[in-house]
Amino acid sequence: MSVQNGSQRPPRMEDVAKRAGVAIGTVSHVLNHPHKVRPDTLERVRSAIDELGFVPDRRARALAAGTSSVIGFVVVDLSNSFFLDMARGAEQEAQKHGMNVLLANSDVQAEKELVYMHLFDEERVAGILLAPLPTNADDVLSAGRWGRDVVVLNTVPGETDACCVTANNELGGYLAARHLIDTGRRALAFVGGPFSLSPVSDRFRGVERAVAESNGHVSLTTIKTANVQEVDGRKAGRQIAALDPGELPDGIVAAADLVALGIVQAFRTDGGPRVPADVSVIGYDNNRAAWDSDVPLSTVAQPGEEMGRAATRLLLEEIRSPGEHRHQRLHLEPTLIVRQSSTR
Amino acid sequence: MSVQNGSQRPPRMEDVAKRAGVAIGTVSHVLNHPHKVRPDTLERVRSAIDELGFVPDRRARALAAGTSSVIGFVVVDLSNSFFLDMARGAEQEAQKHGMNVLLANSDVQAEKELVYMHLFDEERVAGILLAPLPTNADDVLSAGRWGRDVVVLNTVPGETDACCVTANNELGGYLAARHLIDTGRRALAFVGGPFSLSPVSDRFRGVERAVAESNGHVSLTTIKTANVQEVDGRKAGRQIAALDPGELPDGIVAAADLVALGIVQAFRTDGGPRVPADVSVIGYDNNRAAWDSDVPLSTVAQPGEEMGRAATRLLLEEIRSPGEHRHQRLHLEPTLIVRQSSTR
DNA sequence: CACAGGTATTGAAGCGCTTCAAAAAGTAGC
DNA sequence: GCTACTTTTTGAAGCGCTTCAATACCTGTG
Repeated sequence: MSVQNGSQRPPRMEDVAKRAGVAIGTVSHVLNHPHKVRPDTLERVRSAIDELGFVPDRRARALAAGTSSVIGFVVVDLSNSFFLDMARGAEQEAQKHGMNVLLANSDVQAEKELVYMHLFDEERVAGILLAPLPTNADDVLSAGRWGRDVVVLNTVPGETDACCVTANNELGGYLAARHLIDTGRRALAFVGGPFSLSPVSDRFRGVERAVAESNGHVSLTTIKTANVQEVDGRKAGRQIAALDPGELPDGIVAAADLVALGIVQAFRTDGGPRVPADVSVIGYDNNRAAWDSDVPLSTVAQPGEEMGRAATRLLLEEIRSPGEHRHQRLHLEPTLIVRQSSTR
Repeated sequence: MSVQNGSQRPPRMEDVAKRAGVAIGTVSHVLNHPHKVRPDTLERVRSAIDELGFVPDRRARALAAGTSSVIGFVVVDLSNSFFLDMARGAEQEAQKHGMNVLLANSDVQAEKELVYMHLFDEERVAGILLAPLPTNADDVLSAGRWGRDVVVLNTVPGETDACCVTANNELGGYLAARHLIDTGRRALAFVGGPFSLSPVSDRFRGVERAVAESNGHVSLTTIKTANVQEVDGRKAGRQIAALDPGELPDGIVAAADLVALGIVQAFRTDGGPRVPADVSVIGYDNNRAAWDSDVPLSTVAQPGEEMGRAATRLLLEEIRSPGEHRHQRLHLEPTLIVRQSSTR
């Protein structure tokens, strides 16, 4: 069991074969097609493996067999739980198929993204999942043509042909606004920014659509923020609290939970409208901080795990039938989660 | 540049050699010891590599050379930024030495921890960094004796002999309390829990030590919470706010930033003491949410990146000089960060 | 111009495994 | 006991690279 290693080097298949009194090919069969080996031989080889503490060398296996069982996942920002959810989903799906997922954190650096893509390529992983810097997707994909199958998450590659899986932010915005309208709100405000971030502008478009559907019965104002952190929300909250009573919105869609949290906090501190009595507030992301905040926050949950699973399914399909595989663009739907902040 | 792949298979060194009109060994030299190759040959081979889009196979290289340039990092919980910091640090240090770090998220599951340790072992990575389930460290390390060098982070392995790098939580608690005392606070309260978590109880011990040093001039009360989330903090905050004015603490050490945030919020909402005028509050972790919260929170920053770097240094040293390496136990120091919540 | 002492290049052996055609061992039927 | 199969086992070839001893190619000298 334990590797005593009387000799220096770790045991190889040859050692196992010798000890079990079989040929090297038989040991290989025990590892890969145990059902083709006679039970007593199987037993003998397995004991030998245990006794020697033999650990097969994956590099050699992969090299000889021309296959790999690891999937590489290059993640733009692991500190964002959305991406970590994707990783979880990917792993679940991979595991079902006997594969493993290894993560590389590119940490929002284009350069590291390239380094890791190259690393996985050289490692001849079975396939690569890539959640890229949005600005960078095509560069990464085209640079070198990698040779490995790649599925892109959270970004639609422009020119390059590849499967991709994205979240429908427009729909998320729509769902959020729709929910407020359905519960009787008529003066909506959207808070978020910068609009150059496509998730933000997509969510805004969804809100617009919901408002447009109301045929003029619902108004919409926009409050742009520099970013989507709590501090931005607080600032916007103070701004809103300072409005003339007649101009106060009665429903606020924030581009992110942190922003919503900031708004609620500002209202409370600076004597703004009460949540949810005077105004409903809904965020986006289903941030952990949102579900046990003081006033539990309604929100739109991103389909992170789902995206990871879907991407992995696509990747495996592509790997397995390179011939007939047609690239797909999946657009997954977020989920509305209603909590106290929008329940009057 | 791009892989046209007239033939099916990706180009190998042999193809490059043929195209450049050199022997296969020369191509290898170009990759590994370019200075030993005549400039014109170098140039010729490099063009051939580019033209064919040759990407060397790391598995084969590693197998032949008997070395690897990847370090595996098995992380117990990537959603905790402390561990992500370690990963960042590890990567920085690894990069300096031409190595790469691949992450595996065990997601607080003992089983997955084992799976990934085994995976890295079979992959014959150069070494393994392990931030384990605290309860599980020895099992993982002993099961199989892995054969690879392992450095443990954030946990001290019991029986098993290995390097480890931990954070000094006791000191962190001491620094926090000391800071409050130094700024004139005399009635301290520690808020946190559960005490079965060694980081919590260690921090508490540090607070006790600082108080003890004051020779009775400082009092300490303890408010136990179920967990270290914001909601726990809010609950504790309300509890404190409800105390008789004479019993109010004037300095609060929270076991985590989220707890501190909850306390501050509760005070504000429920008309508790003002922060920092009436009471100083200090948290722990240097959580992002803490540094741009409404009242910027003083805190104790964990040496996450530092731990990752140190662990990687130890690992590389162990890999490089297996003979003379002596296992070490590093205990790194946290840093006090003073912001508004403790500045009166 | 031949020769010693570099410097470059060569290619066969081997890293630890999988595969696959061929050989050996079983099994059944008569 | 022999034939005709079927199931197991065998081991050489090869996966794509690094290495290293051997060879070829350069200088610069005497």
